[in-house]
Amino acid sequence: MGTRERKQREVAEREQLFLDTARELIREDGLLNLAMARIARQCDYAVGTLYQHFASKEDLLIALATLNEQYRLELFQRVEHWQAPSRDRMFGLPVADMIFVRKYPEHFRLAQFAYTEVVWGAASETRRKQALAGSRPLGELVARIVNDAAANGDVDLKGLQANELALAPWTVTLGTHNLVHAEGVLEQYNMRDPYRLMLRHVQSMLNGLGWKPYFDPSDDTALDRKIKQLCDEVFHDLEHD
Amino acid sequence: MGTRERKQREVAEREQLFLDTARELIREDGLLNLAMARIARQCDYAVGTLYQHFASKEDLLIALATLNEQYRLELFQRVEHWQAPSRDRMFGLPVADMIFVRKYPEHFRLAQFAYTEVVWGAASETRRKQALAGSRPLGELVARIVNDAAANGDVDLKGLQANELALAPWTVTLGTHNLVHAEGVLEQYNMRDPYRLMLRHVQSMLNGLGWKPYFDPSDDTALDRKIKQLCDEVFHDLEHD
DNA sequence: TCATAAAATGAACCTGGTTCATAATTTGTA
DNA sequence: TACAAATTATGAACCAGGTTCATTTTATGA
Repeated sequence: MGTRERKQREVAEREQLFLDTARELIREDGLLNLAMARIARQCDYAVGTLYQHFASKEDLLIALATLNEQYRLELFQRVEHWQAPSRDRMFGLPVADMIFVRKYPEHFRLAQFAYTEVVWGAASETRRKQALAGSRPLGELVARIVNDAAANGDVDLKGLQANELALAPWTVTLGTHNLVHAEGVLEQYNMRDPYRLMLRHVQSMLNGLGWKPYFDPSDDTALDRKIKQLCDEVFHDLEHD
Repeated sequence: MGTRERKQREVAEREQLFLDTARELIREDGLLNLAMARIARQCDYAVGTLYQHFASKEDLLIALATLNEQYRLELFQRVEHWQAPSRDRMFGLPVADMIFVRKYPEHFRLAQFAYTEVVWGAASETRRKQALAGSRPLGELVARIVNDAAANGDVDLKGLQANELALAPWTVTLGTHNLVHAEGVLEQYNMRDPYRLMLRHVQSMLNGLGWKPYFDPSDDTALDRKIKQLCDEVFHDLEHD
């Protein structure tokens, strides 16, 4: 019976519309000014309809964070399937993240906020399950790259689990996003191009972890080449600046 | 004339009381549930009085973030004045941060939120100036340690500014705080003791930056010794767990 | 002791999250 | 196609919390 399926698809599409609109409104007016009524109006629906999709504002925020992560996962998957040395694939992840935040600049702030006990707790059980289920593949993907490298002899885990080792470059990336999106903080220290700096520091991090082959982080042209290669071979269809 | 001074001191003390109470309420009920009326009631003052100190809720949040940073600076200053090799002083900063978040677990979340355009913009001009002025010494302090190391031959800046190099361990620390305070995220990857992992990764990072002397991050007892030394010699009066 | 200024107060106003009785629409059946 | 039942959409109404400001209280100084 196609009617039911069509119905379901319409509902799913509307949910996507609501979330896309919410994301847009957050970008424009900030998380604090996000108003359920405005999301609904913007989409030409009544508030009540919005509440048929999301149990509360918090529920919507978790849903949005989960949806964003979905897109991030897609970028990571491209990197995983890229035919390249383990170190280059590992380096590809922060590059993917860089492209990701360009598209969803509010994501990490939102995520951090959404996983607060209060927000997390106010979301529906279903929504929370969905959020956790959505984030699992991402961790597994990264672990696969690390384990692959370990099997190859490119890196020595030295007693760490794959995820524990992966945490190192992951924190560099996450920390950078945080600082970049904190109005006025990096400006104060007059730093130029924090994202380029991030990629350089990730390379230093991988060196520090003993991930082979060694890469000279101060070699600007080599770094440019690596980035360009990723853009050409993995992210060719996504616009950069 | 002592009356005026006493008056000023009383006002300052009350402001501190309001901020301490706000911090406490945020810890208990989350940022989302922070209510101006509740802060006032808790302190046995009327809302109007609270608004004599803070132009708005956002203004209060910026003030709180600034106050917290003040305490962080104090911990950093202890590390700076510690008589130890540059690498140990650099390593002392993440350790200080670890102690800092134990006392103010909501700080980094708050800070990230407070520096959002919308919140930042809603604070009073005075408050913003105060916030920026308060954060400058922190950056300068870190830069002094890096430059000192460079002068000593402990590290080669390789074309970076001191702050740009310091960004590397700083992002590791910040990123870790983010993940630790994101409900359920690290649990999902069953990681134990993320802060210990953070310190290990900071050591790897410093190795990757070529900061001498080399430290073996997988040497657990050596890491323990370093941490213990800091706790004994720098943070002796602060309780740890 | 009293007039004036400064500070504190909290009821009242307004915005935005949430609910739910009502209206509109869809579905299934004759 | 017509109609009843079920499902879905609607937005006015309710409530919570940020903010204001007329009024009250307290402090100051002659």
